[in-house]
Amino acid sequence: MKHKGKATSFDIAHYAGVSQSTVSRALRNSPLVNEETRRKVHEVAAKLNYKVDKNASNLRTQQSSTLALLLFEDPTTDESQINPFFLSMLGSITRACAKEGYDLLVSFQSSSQDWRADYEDSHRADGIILLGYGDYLDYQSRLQQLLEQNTKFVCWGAKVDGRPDLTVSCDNYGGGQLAAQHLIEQKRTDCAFIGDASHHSPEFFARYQGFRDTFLAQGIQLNERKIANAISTQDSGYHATKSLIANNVHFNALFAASDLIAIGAIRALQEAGIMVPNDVRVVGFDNIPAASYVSPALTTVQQNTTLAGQMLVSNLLSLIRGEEVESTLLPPNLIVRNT
Amino acid sequence: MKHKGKATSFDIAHYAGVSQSTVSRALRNSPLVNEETRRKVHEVAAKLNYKVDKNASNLRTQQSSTLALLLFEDPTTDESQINPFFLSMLGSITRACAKEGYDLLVSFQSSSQDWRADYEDSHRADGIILLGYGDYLDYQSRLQQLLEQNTKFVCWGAKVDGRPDLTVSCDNYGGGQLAAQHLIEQKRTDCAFIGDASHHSPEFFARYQGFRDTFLAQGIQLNERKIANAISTQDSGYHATKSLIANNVHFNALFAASDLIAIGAIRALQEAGIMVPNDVRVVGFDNIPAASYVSPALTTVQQNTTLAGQMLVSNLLSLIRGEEVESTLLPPNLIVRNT
DNA sequence: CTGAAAGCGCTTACAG
DNA sequence: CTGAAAGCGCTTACAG
Repeated sequence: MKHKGKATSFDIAHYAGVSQSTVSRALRNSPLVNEETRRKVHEVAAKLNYKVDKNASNLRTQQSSTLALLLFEDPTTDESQINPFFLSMLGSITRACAKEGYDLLVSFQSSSQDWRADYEDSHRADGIILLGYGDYLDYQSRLQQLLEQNTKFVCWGAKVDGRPDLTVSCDNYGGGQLAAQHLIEQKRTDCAFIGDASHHSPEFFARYQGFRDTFLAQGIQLNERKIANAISTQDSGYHATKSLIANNVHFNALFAASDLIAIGAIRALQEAGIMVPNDVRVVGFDNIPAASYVSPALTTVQQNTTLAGQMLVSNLLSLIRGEEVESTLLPPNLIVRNT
Repeated sequence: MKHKGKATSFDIAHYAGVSQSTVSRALRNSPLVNEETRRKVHEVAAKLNYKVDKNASNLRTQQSSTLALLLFEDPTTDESQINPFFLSMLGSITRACAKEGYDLLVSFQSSSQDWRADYEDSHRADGIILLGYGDYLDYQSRLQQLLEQNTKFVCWGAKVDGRPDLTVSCDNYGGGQLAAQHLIEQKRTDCAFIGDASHHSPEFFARYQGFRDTFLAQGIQLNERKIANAISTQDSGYHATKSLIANNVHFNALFAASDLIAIGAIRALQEAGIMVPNDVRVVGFDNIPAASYVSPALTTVQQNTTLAGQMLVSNLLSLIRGEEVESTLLPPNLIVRNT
C-alpha cells in the first residue's frame, strides 16, 4: 500500500472495495452509509494515513472552516513588542476556535499598510476577528468598507453609538467607574488621567467617561489640566506623566487607560521621587501578566480575556450562520494590589 | 456590475472581453500576456473587488502558501497564561511569514491531546513550525512519525545529538556559559540551578551543561544538592526554591533555566528574607518582557526572538523547496540588570 | 444503502 | 500573445 504523493479518496475507495462517493460519505459519517462499510473505509483511511484534502472540500462546499484574526497595532508601537493584552486574547481566541473545530489564520499589520482583510474574499476564511487599538477614526472607513462588502466580521473594542458593526467589548465605562469608586473609597479624589480621552480611542474614552462621571456624581470635577494624552505603551505613559510633573501638576491618584501606560507612569513618578502608593495611588486597566510582577504590584481593572475570546468566536460563527447577533459587553473586575 | 455571490474569473473575463485563461494569466502577472490586456484585467478585477479563490488555486497548484504553527505547552501549565516567550516568538514568526507572502495557521495544544499535525496531510499548510517546551521524551515519537510521513517541519528547540529533525535554536549551552561567566566575575561561585537538568528538557539541560562546564573549567564543581527540578512556570520556580531553602541548602547565586522560573525563585527568596542581589544573585534565561518590570529587574540571557522567527520561517521554506538545510544555532546575549 | 456524474474555480500544457 | 480544454480532489443531487 505505498503511493507516490498523498493518497486520495479514490485510493481509499480502491482498497476498501467501494466507490469514491461512498468513501466521502463514510468519512463524513453520513447516516446514509452502512455501519460495516463505514468501519472498513475508516480503517483503510487510517492505514494509508489519508486526510481529506481541505482545498478540494472547501472549494466544493464553498466554506473554509477557518477564521482569520487581524491584529492591528498602533504604528508607533515598538515592532518587537506586541501588546501583552492582545497576546492573551490571541491565546483564548485560538482555544475557542479549536473548540468549535475551526482553524485560525493570524495576521499582524500596522494600520498604515494595506489591510489584509481579503481573507473572506479569497475564501481563506469564513469570517474575520479584528483586534487592536489604534486610532479609531483612521480605520473607521475600512470597517465601513468591510460592511459594504458584506464581510462577516466582529471587532474587539468599544461599542460606539451608531457604530454599525458587531462588537464584543469590555464594559469600559463600567471599568472606569470601578476605578473611580476604588479611589473614592481610598479618599483619593485629586486625580490625574493618562490616556487618549477622545473619539480617536473609544475604549480609552469610555474608561475616562466612567471615571469622570463617578466623580461628578460625588460633586467632584476632574481638572482638565490633569489629563495627559498617551497611547498604550510604557514609554508613552512615562512621557505623559513626566510632562505632567514638569508642568507642576499635582495629584494624589492616577488612573491610567492601560496597564502599560500605568507601568510607565509609575516609573516616571518614582524617578521624580513621588512614592506609589503613598503619595499617588495608581490604577491601571487590562490586568496583563506584568501587572502582578511590577513593584509595587499594580492595582488594575481586569478584562476577562478567556470569555472575550469565546464570545468573539461564537458571535462571529453566529453571524456566519446568518443568525441575529447582538454586540456583547463583558463585565470588568477590579483587582486590588499594592498601588 | 452587481453579482450574486462573489465574482469569479469568468465574470472578470466577461467584462474585460477576454478569455478566462487570460484573466488568470494577467492576474498572476504572467509575462505571456500583453501589457494593455493585463492592465484592463486588473482594472476590472479591482472594480468588481475580485479576489482569486485560494481553495481553487491551491487545489490546482497543489500548495497552500500557508505555514502552520503548532504551539504545544506543558500540560501542567495554567491554561490561561501562555508562556510569554512563545508569544513573542509568535509575533516574529507571523511577521516573517507575512514578509514571505505566507499565511500562518496557529494552533495551541497540550501535549496530551491528539496532535493537530495533519495540516500538511490535509493540504492546509505546506509545512509546520513546532514550538514548545514540554517533556522531550514524550513527543520524540511524534517527531519520528512526522519524519516518517515525510512532513516538512522545523522545530524550535535544542539540537540533540542524533536528533534527525531540522531545528532552529538558541545556543543554550553558550547561554549557560554566559550566565556562569557573569557570576564568576561577580565572585559568586556557590551556585544553585533551578530547572530540569535532564534529557526530558534538552534546552534546559544544555543551559545547565554550559553553566556547569564553565565552573568546572575554573575548578569549581556544582553541588548536586543545589539543583532543583522545575518546569518553566513561576509557581514551579517558586516551589523548587522554597524546597531548597527548606532543606537548608545555602548558595550565593542562582541560575534559573527560564525567566519565569527566576521570577518565582526571587519571590521565594524574598519571602525567606534572602536579599536579591545582595545575598543571592539571580540570572534568568529568555528575557521576556516581564524581566524588565520585576523588581529588582532581572539579569538574564536573551534569546533573539526576531531572528529566531525569521530563521524558523526561512529554513522551513527552504526545506519545502527541497533545498539542503542545516540546523541553525542562534547566539544568545547577556542582559545585565539588577539581580 | 450505493454508484456514476456533475461541478466548485482555478492553472497550465497544448494548439494556434 | 490568446483561447479551449483538461484536471486538481472533493461533495452531493440524482438515479437506482
